[in-house]
Amino acid sequence: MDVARGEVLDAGTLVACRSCQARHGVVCGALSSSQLRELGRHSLRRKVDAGSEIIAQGAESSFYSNIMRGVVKLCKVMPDGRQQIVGLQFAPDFVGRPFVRESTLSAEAATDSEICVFPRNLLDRMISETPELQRSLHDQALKELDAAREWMLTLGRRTAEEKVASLLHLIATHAEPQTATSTAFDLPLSRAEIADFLGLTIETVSRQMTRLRKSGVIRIENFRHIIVPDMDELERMISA
Amino acid sequence: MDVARGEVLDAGTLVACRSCQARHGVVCGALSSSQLRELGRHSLRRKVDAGSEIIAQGAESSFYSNIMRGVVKLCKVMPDGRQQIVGLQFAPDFVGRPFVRESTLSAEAATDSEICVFPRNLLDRMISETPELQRSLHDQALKELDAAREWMLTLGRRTAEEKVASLLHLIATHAEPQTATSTAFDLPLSRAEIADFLGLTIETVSRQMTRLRKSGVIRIENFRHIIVPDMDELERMISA
DNA sequence: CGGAAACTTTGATCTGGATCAAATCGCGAT
DNA sequence: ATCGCGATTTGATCCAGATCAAAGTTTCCG
Repeated sequence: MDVARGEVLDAGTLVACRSCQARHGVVCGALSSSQLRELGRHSLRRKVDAGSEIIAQGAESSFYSNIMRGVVKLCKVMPDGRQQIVGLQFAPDFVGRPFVRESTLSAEAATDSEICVFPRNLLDRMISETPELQRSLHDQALKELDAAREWMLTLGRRTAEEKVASLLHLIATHAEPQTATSTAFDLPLSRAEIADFLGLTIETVSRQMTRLRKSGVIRIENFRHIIVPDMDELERMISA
Repeated sequence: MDVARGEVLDAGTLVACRSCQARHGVVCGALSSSQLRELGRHSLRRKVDAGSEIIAQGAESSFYSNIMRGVVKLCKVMPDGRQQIVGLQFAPDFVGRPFVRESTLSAEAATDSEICVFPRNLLDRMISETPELQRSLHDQALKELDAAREWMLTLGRRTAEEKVASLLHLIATHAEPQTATSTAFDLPLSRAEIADFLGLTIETVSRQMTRLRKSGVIRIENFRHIIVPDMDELERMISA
């Protein structure tokens, strides 16, 4: 990965970490203050534009990262170009695959994002020295596993309409500037990306979105901005 | 879970563990000999017939298990009965969801199996006391996560024929009594279970199996027994 | 053995979502 | 503003896989 040196903030001290989105996240929340200081000294904050790759499928990466801001999609692509998004990660998640050098998937910023990059070697050492960190990363892995299996049910057994409703529900519950009953949010994914997450085509996604709009389950403003007047209604559509 | 006391073997000593399939598995391979002895004292070997449940979806379980023999399927079922298999586990895998009491999926023996059951409390304590064990379970979780994501690609983007070929490849590479070139194995799943793993119907699975048979990629004896004359050929069908 | 239930295959038809093909929208650049 | 291009929607048609239906197979039990 190419790290933009010019974008280093004052990471040499705790100052940069103190106000950090990921300070109490999976990685940094499990470190002692001296470890945090050491990790901070070797970290680089980096801006990542929507669409640019953080880790390439099949490549070896010597970096891990924390997501500070934005949404990162995890993709698998087949030699013939077919493609499947296999996970979304939100701040302050950790991105990387401990214990294995080569990535079997790519990680790409879905929205303009900011990540905090640090060397694999350093974190690997900290993991082996810090049971609390191991435990914390184990816990994130298990949560991702639960999410992946839930999505397998969606991919294998839900209809197109249920799939789209499931996606909206997923985003709504993770990107959540919500009031008591109604919820509004910006989709971090284009229609094409939604299709790749749901195992559908763009056209089917679009049709199901308008179906949901016409039946009053959602309101759509500007393609990306969605309002869910009644979350229970949306949940009923998923029949989970 | 209801543990059949009558089927306890001589688990009070290392004797029972010494010849155990799972002795060097994820859990027991990471324990000190005194821990192994303690776990052994509180373990019960249990036979589980094909089709019977080990953990129920939505239930709290106070047990974990190791698979000694057989294949266990992890299922999710929807209120209306639609069902998806989200993972297969083979001996000597560990079965259970650390850190969370209630299971979001069911675990069921796919074949006649034997498992080694031990109390959640005890293992949870050992996990927190034994970084090596934490690491080992973390590692299994990450492998399951990789497998789940690989399967998401299969569910979302592969054709019915590719799906069936993927399943055969999965079984072949895990159940492996294989010679240099050709591989033979018994399917641990019925056609209905294969359908639930692949997000297809029984009929489509059956048709694709006969297609693969007619094209010479596989030979089928007795429904359950499959021979793959040329594994590379099978891999080519998956286009992965 | 025989007979029935369960599982699997095969056939006929239907349909949800894919594919092909235009519009239409929105947004950045001129 | 207006142009132009990519993203999205909408429409028409097609087809892979579902559904409906029936005929083998296998197993298991009396």
